[in-house]
Amino acid sequence: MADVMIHEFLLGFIKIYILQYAEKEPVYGKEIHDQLQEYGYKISFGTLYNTFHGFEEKGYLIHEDRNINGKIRKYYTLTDRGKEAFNKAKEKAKELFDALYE
Amino acid sequence: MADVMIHEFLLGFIKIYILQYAEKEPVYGKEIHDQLQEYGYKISFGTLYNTFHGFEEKGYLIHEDRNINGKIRKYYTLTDRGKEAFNKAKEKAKELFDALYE
DNA sequence: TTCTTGATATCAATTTATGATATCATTATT
DNA sequence: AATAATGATATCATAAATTGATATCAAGAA
Repeated sequence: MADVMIHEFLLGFIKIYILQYAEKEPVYGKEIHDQLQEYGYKISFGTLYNTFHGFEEKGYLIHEDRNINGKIRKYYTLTDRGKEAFNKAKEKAKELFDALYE
Repeated sequence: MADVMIHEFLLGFIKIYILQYAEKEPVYGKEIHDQLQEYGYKISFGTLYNTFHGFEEKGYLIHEDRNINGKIRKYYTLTDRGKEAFNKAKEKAKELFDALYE
């Protein structure tokens, strides 16, 4: 059941979390995938990379290629525009969250 | 932009909120639709009623018909199974939420 | 009976998610 | 200088979820 719930309830939240991560420090796809998995959240690579691309198209993220041990990684960083979107999402999420715990 | 963000980030959260509402007191579709709209969250009737039906199929909600001013309303109430799902979702959401505000 | 009203249901079209597979860029191996 | 190996990203056909306009419903009023 836990799996189903992620799809149904938590995917949007995971996306906010991606923005937040990218605010703290540059993040790449595989890293966040594995990290989320470790904590019991599943997001497919298809959805994940598509999410990164979508965020970049919307101007929320930009990436730079880094060569790590001879492998290319795309490190994504939050833009100002992304920060704005993130803050709004966070705020709205908090509203709903507070309603949940009031 | 606010609209887009609801779709992208908050829809799952709204679904948790529906469960929570149904725990406090019986809720019907139009009511929660209008209430959410008032607070700036939009969910289409298609998605909303489909969500109610899905939750009922999964055994999270049951409904009873009530005649209010000559109009039928379907009041949905949280079941024990639904309570279980709600608590898990809430817990997972809190984890992610705390990560957002840590 | 027919109209109105508040609400729920439907469904074709669109959008989003999945995950298996392909591809990429670099280093190591032969 | 090919070729294999590796870690990561990209693709894309299929599947699932969302939309919203429209249809339907049930009951009271005209």
